[in-house]
Amino acid sequence: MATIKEIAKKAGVGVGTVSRYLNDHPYVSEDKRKKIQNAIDELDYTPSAIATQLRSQSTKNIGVLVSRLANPFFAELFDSIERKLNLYGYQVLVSQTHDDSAAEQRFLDQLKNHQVDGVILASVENHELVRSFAQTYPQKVILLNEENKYQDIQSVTLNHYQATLDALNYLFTQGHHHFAYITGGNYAVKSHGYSRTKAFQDFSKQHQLPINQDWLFSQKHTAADGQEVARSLIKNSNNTLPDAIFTNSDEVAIGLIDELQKNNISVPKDIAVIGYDDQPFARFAAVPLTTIRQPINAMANKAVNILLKNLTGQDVPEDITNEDLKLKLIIRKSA
Amino acid sequence: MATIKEIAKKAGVGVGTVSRYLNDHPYVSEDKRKKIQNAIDELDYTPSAIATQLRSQSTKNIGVLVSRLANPFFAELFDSIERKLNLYGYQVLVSQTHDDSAAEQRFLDQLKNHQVDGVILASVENHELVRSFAQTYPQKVILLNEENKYQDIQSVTLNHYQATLDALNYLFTQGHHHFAYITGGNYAVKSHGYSRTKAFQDFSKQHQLPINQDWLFSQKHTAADGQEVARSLIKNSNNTLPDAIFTNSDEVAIGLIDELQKNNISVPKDIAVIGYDDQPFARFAAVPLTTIRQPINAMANKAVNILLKNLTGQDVPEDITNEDLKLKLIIRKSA
DNA sequence: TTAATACATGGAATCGATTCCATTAAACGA
DNA sequence: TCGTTTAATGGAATCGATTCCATGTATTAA
Repeated sequence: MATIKEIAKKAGVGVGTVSRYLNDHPYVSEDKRKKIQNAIDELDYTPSAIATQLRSQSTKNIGVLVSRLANPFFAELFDSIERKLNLYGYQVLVSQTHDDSAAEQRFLDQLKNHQVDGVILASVENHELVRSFAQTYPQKVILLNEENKYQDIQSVTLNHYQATLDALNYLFTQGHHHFAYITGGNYAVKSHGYSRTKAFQDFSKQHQLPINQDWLFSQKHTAADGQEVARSLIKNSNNTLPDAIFTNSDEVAIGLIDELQKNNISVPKDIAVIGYDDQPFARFAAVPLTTIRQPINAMANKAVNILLKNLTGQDVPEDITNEDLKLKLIIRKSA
Repeated sequence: MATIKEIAKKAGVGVGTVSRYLNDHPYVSEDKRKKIQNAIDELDYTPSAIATQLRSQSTKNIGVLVSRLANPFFAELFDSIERKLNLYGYQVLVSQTHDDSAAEQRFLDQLKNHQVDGVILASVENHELVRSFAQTYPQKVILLNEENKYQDIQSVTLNHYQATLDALNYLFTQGHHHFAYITGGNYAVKSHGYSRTKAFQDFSKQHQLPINQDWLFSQKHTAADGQEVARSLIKNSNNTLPDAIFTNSDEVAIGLIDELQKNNISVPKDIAVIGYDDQPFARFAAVPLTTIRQPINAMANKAVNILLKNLTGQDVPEDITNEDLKLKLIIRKSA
């Protein structure tokens, strides 16, 4: 593989001149430009990105962390982030945690060892760990859709509390008073998705609805998890089932509904189900999902805007308004 | 950020000794080991991956190229690839082409500029381009599920020809003789998915089924594309519709079925539809999809095995058999 | 004519790790 | 006792680009 030295030699110039040519610096004569370009063409030369990164102390790489890319919500989110960052000449490195905080640690270590210039965390396992990184690299860590109780990390946050309240109110006015609640985090501990859980708790208290511990589910992510919830509900029912289920994800909702129907429980007639995300398949499900739509593209752009502004110091056109970041209840058939 | 020099100074040893310690080389006295570890702890030192990569001429990064990560098939494929590569200490960089060969070019350039040690291409746009890279880096380029007419690139290939034939035969024995055919590539040109197309053509010829040009669709990927196909079919129908549709993707099939049903065309009664991939959602669709399952995990592992063997020179346990790589027709309700 | 700019260029120093080479000290064998 | 391994170690050279510094030439101003 050719190096800049070989190009310099072949073109009969110094390495400095080649570098200047490559980086569009002024003061390279027309004569040498041609010679250099010829040498580059002949040797099929491409500068080593690694060497450039070492010298310039910047990689033009951004890390993106999600829990699971097979979740269509995260896949779309990644897509939006990548499109936007590519526009600015950045490359994206995604990693998945699969709920494993060791994977999160490895991911964040990329900040330390300079493999990435910054990170967007769309999923966090160990809040203390993330916080310590955010303190060491305040400009380089952006939280996306994840809350941080100290509020000292730059974040893009949506009003999940209000959206959850809205959905619950919708169910309530439709006459549902017996709720089951599913979260991807941990119901008992303040964790991922806590503001949704808080909304559920506040709502229940406000309307004096008792919370049935058997109808609370934590750490559910996939359609298979949803099916499992349905089975558990049925098994422990003693002839009482909830009349509405609030889920944390369309994937879970879809599995849940499927299993419910298989047991001759009709959705939405017997039980109403609300999804979350409005994933692409939500509308095509056996029972099209009533769900809360997340404004993926706006979220992605906003996070990228903040990060880019931090990194380059330049103003990035602020094209996302608060209005764009609103969550929205989409009413279909499942509730 | 601390460097190896600072560690050496703080520990009162030479940089060579620190490096030897870091890389578990012999001949570092217990005494110095402790001093070095102390210095590392105190300064919170992590070696710069970039510097290591430059010196060692290897990045431990593997690039994976797909057309669109929001396609659940590719998302799962990426997941399998990442899991396996992580096991061996490699990091994965995904990129999406979105059918744009310039993106493919940029992706492949990462081989030239040493950002990745190898690539797995699960999607190719410009075959000539890929071929030229594969010739320059024969050990570093693996094709996954993509055919290469010269057969001179290392690949993991499944028998899509046979699987398509099987599905078509299934439809035929069910009494369907009027086929529409959808591909993600280009029907007219040998391109992505050609062996499926070839199977369709051979099958039609063999059974003397005329091919209706209005029932051939190219470059379809999403559910929206599927809906569009349905509309086009209905619009140009003159009261004749196909009685079976072979699609290239469950996503397309789902959109197609949805739009068909909206127009009071029943699936499978009026028209049978066959999907492809057996994506997670296929079984939960309004009409559960009859589809061809791709053995994602086996495909991913096989590709990684080949690449790792090339790169490390060592034998990687060959855990994937040809049996594992079989495509399988999954019969549900849509056909 | 001379001083001050602007234009061009080569090459050493640098980024931060790894590795090879030279050197020394200790251990061993005879 | 001396020659030979084995164990430890420091530090220069290296990977391949960028940038700063020194130097030289051409152009412009006064």
